[in-house]
Amino acid sequence: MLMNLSDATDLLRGAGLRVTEPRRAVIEALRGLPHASADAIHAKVAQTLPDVSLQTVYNVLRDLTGCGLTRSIEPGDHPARYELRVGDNHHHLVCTRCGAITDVDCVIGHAPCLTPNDDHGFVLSEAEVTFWGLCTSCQSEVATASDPVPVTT
Amino acid sequence: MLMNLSDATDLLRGAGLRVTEPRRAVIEALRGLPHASADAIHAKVAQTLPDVSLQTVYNVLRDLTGCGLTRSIEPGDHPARYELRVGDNHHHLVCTRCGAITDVDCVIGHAPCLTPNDDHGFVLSEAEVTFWGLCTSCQSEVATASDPVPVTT
DNA sequence: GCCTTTTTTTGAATGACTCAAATGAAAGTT
DNA sequence: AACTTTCATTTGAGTCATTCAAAAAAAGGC
Repeated sequence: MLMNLSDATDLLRGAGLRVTEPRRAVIEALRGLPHASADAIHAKVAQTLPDVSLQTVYNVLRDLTGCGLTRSIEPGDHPARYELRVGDNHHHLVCTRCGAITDVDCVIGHAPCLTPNDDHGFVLSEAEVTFWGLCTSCQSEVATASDPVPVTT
Repeated sequence: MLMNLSDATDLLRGAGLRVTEPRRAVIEALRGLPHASADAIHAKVAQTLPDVSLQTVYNVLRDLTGCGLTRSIEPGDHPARYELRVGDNHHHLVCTRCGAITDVDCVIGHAPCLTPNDDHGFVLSEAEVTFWGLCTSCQSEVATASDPVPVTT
């Protein structure tokens, strides 16, 4: 009997966590929303389990992140996002305008993929690289909103 | 008559901002506390100007950052820090335990010092690199707190 | 199926930060 | 130097993401 390790139940078992409906639902939600906030996850989970509270989503995310099943991203002053993609060393592209997040593969390698010239005595664990920019849809919204294309030439 | 451009007054004038006591005091505070939170800046400013409110410190930091005299750093779930060092492309070393911040010079060059393989259509403005680790004092505190040095020889 | 441990719920609290109206100070104008 | 306009500061309340805590409910070993 093969165990489907991509199944939420098995992921939880494997991590030594109790299998509960809210936890499975949060994991499933993250499969469809790869960089979702607690709020967005809550909304998604509510589609199938309408009684799960936002507090529970926070609890679940804390537990999942604590045992390494998920990872939290905290970009600038945007609310925290969560992702299932863990273990590989990848980075993020964040839109300065709408906060949309996209994964970018690490050019260098595994963590810490970069090291400073002088570590000032710190014991380094990770190098986090965040690329800031304007996503495609914000580019067009900004363009139409203010200037209807400069007419140089 | 040489203008001392490192003087807070001249910095403000040069940026087209009105020169006020709170603004000068915030800039001076940041000279002594190169990665201070709004709270820490407020405490420092209060030593000379006890009536300046925390709200004013937030206002001043918003204005200074808005015109490029300061820059804000928002590491993970720590409160925002502010720094006077702007213009050069440097990065930060943040202690995962106490939140202490140290500057590290950029190994690569000016912004965006790195570029992803695939920019997903984003118009990139900056690559922010944050090194996470344990600072020296947290290392010793952690050591003394739990295990008094493993005696493996 | 029972019992202990862990989760979930509910409701309140926190911390960092922002908003808004009223007062006060800067600096250009005469 | 006084006037005036514009911008800054104060005060007090509000917001948002997140956490705390106590009580009720469910999970999984026996």
